[in-house]
Amino acid sequence: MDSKIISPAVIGRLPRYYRYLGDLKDEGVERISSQELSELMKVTASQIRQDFNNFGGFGQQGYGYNVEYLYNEIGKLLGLHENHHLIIIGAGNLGRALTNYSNFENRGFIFEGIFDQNPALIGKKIGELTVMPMEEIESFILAHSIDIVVIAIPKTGAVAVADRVVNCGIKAIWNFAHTDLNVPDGVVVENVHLSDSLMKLSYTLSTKNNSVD
Amino acid sequence: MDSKIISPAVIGRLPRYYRYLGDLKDEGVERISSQELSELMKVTASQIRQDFNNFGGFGQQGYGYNVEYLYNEIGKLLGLHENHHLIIIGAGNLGRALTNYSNFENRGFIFEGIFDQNPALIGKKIGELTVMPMEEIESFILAHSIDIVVIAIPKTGAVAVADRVVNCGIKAIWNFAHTDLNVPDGVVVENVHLSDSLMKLSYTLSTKNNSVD
DNA sequence: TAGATTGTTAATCGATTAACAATC
DNA sequence: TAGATTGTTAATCGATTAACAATC
Repeated sequence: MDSKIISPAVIGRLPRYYRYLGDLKDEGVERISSQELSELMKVTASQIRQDFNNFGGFGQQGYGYNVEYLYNEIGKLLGLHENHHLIIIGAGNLGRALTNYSNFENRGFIFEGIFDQNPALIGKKIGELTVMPMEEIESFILAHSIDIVVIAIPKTGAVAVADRVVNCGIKAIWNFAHTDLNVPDGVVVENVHLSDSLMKLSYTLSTKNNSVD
Repeated sequence: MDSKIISPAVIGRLPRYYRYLGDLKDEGVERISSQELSELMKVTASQIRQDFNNFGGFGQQGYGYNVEYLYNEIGKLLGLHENHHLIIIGAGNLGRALTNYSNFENRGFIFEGIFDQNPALIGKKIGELTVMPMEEIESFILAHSIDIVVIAIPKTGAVAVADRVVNCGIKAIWNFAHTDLNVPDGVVVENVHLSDSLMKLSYTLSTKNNSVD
């Protein structure tokens, strides 16, 4: 019974605001105007004010925005004021890289477990975690109040695993498998398709080569 | 002397089209209509036809689109008909994961070298590659006709490294460092900000929890 | 109070969808 | 030829920018 719906475009910009405000805070900057922030971030001041106003008045006329307050408010919007408990499916290179990326933990994203299909990996330590067999996913999710599942396995198994965790009540999936997951309404999937990203880069590179003189 | 400018929204959708068409091709499907494809991909048929028409007539009235032809044409647009030569800066977990992600190589993205600052890593094998010292980046780029640089180091060093490779004539950077790179016009940066992606997921999860009853 | 800067409305721009004539 | 489906124009929708009144 909250919240009008915020456009995905606005939500997509929040993490970047959060990053810039964090840096400003660390530099000891106390207040900033939309004008100053717009020069720093290379977006329009108008967009900044519109974006923040979706959430209702973070600023003050004649003064601007208090950096620390704004930083904290955006953090709350992003759900960073509470801890999230994650598991990673897939202990391959990517799963391992994510596990060891401790930076997430500072923001309240805690990796609680990692799972793999490969018997040779079961029991192996990855950072603080021990690789568990896929059969234990369901019981682990329930026992540890997991709220986000990271899928870091090849696309062949991804859809089936997604179905399994959704059946356990999982409402958020961070998907690195190169396939679309078909989940029911109310479940959010955030895709990280690395090869799509690389292809976009390649597109622009090729086009540039062909069009410049 | 090519090409009107294609909107980023359209370019962003090309890799997904490419993926679906590749799957259809592998299944032996010969032709598809915008209507059928729209059901499969859950977008409007209108959008599909508009998108393809940016590049001028891939289809045929009364017939639809030839899957293999369309697949190849989009591949060409994405620059996948020619090989790209990449180096990775940073032999940490992420750099290692990317090196071993051989899937890219199938699409013509060839990792030619990997570099790190840490003396303990220099000389170590990562997949087929041997970690080299950062001092050798420039000479390696020139000697091996590198056209894409992957930045997989913490943000502290990222901006400086980007400047170095841009000075070597690099025109495309795939940036995993959690910072904005400030590059001159004509250089493309494709950012993969993993924590931004995770925060977006967290935003939606939190909002859902607060708004459902 | 005067100056600064937000919050918010109005204008513009771009992207998506709908409709249909062209054509295979 | 008739039916199907694209290519393309027009209509709608949404997002961004500009402008300015409200207010600290």
